[in-house]
Amino acid sequence: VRGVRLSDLAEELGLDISTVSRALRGDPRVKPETRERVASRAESLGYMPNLRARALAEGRSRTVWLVLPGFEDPVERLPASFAGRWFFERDYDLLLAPHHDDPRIYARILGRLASGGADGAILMPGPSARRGDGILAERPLIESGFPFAYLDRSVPGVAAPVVTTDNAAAGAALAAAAFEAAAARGSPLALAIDAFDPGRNPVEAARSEGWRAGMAERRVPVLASAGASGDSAGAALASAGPGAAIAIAASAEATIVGARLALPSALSSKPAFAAAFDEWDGKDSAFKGAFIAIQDFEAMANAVASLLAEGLASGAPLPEARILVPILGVRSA
Amino acid sequence: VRGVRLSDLAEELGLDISTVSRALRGDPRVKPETRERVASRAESLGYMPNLRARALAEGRSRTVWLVLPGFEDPVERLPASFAGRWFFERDYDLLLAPHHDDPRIYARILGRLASGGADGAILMPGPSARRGDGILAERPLIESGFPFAYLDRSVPGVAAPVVTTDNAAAGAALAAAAFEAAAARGSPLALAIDAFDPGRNPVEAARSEGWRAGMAERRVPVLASAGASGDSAGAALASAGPGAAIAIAASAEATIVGARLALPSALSSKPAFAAAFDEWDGKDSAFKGAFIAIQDFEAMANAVASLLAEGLASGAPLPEARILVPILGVRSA
DNA sequence: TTGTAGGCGTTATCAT
DNA sequence: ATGATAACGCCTACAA
Repeated sequence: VRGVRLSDLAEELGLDISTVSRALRGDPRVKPETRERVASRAESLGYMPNLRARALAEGRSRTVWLVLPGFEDPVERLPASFAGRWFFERDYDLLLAPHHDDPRIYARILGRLASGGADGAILMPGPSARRGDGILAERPLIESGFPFAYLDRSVPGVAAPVVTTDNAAAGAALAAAAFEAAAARGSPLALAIDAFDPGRNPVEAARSEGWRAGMAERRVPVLASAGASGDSAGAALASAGPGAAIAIAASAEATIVGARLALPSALSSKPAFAAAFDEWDGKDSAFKGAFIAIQDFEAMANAVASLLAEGLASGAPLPEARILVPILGVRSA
Repeated sequence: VRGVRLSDLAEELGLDISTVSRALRGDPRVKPETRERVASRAESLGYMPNLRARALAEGRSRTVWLVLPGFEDPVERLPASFAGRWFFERDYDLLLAPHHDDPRIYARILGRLASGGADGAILMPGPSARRGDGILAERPLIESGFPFAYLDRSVPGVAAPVVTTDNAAAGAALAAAAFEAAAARGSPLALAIDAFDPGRNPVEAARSEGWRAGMAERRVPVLASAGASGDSAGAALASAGPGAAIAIAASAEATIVGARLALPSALSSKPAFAAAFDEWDGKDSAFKGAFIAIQDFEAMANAVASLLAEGLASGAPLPEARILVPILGVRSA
């Protein structure tokens, strides 16, 4: 199954292999006539360049990998699509390498990268890679100066650019939206529940922080989901009117519903507002209203992609920047 | 950013490059002692093989691409995961190349493949690639004898193995389940609606066929979704008892709901059963029951993967087989 | 057990 | 405008 090579073409045409090479890649130094001759013969023989040889000779493959956990979450699927198109327009191939949060797979993918599997990479490590236990899978990349950037999450201690949603601002925006809607509907917020999981990753932490800050600014007491037991919550509600409502925030709908169910009944029976990210189905919930922060996946994808591409073009090491992308807005449902 | 090469190691150790090469790849001909020496020096220098050079020399890259439309559907996400693990275990890399059903992207991906981007590929063409208008993107693959197999769908006229769910059997199984449940609940089926879209692709066609055959076997009249107008449907229902029910089948829930709404009111007000594939949410529907055919994505993934891997190992052209994978079963909801 | 040398298919740097 | 030739880094008969 050996294909047609440059040398085959050269022989057929009575030209030197180097001339053929130049002709095919549009080098202005070849006579238009020969260029034409070469092109048509190449076409008729079905010549296809050998990318492996080209990559070896050029030292690059015009290929970028996006290393991600899987495709469950919108933040995993959508940036992948946008970035894919972005690179396609610029004549790069973006390939996806899912690691399923399996440290062995993650490590092997990064090893392949360091060995020249691609010119650059966008990394979305899973929880296990970020725990910092065991060895750092990123080491081979770092040591070889391989160009990569993190998207949405990052591994603490690794000096590489990170592109994330401005999650703190998003949390605050949700707080503002929930607060105002509750007031407008005659059931002002007496208590906010923070059902984010700050220990899990920086994304959760920033959202939690923003939500709490936004509520604090409006003098609404905030309790962690786990700590919402009788006394403190009771006090907050006692000082509120009979129509007082609560607001629960978390990244995903399921978490919010679960947190509400886990509340003491004095709380779970109160009118409630929900604040979530990206998706809200609302099918099995009885909330007075829901507010959904919509992440700008296209902007995120464009940001990492251009950051990385610039590094590839210039050959300079990527700046250790932290880029915060604003959300598109808060949708209400 | 140039890395350590075999020749660097060889020089350091006072050995020949070929000995180092053999040592690192565990060739039994090297003295255990030197093997050890080489290994430790390679480790300390942080040697990583250059995959581009290796790929060129060996004529293969131990890399397979899965070319798919995107990640909306379970049939796109799940086989990708399973196949990824399958190849990982066998020391192959499975990379995903989404084409978003854009013919230009699809064609370029296949071009890259034919140029040696990977050793083999699993293809899930989108609707536009299967329409057969314009040029056949698969041509470069076919002409170069590149090993590839289709998953779930295929392009008519291309001689390559295809792995699909046994959709006709699945359609029949759904018919059986719906028929029996309806009878058991005292509202026997008087009419079945076929809301599949046979013209769209072979998958839809096979499901439609199975559903119709299953219903025909049980003497239940079947109407196409579009053609369920007054007269014929009325006749079918007139001869049935007052508690008679209808059953609507399609691939996705949304299609079923839409088809029901489009029915003449004499029909849409009847008690209805639903038959779908893979997912059933049931949130905004008022069906008496739903039956969901669960595809065996793991078996599908394993089937294509092993088919392809065998071809890669043997070097023989892939057999033009059509492999039908049974569904896992019918779930009721 | 180790060394030698040619090849994998292109690109790029020289000359001519 | 074209040709010769050396990289690119690794693999692998074949020789020693």
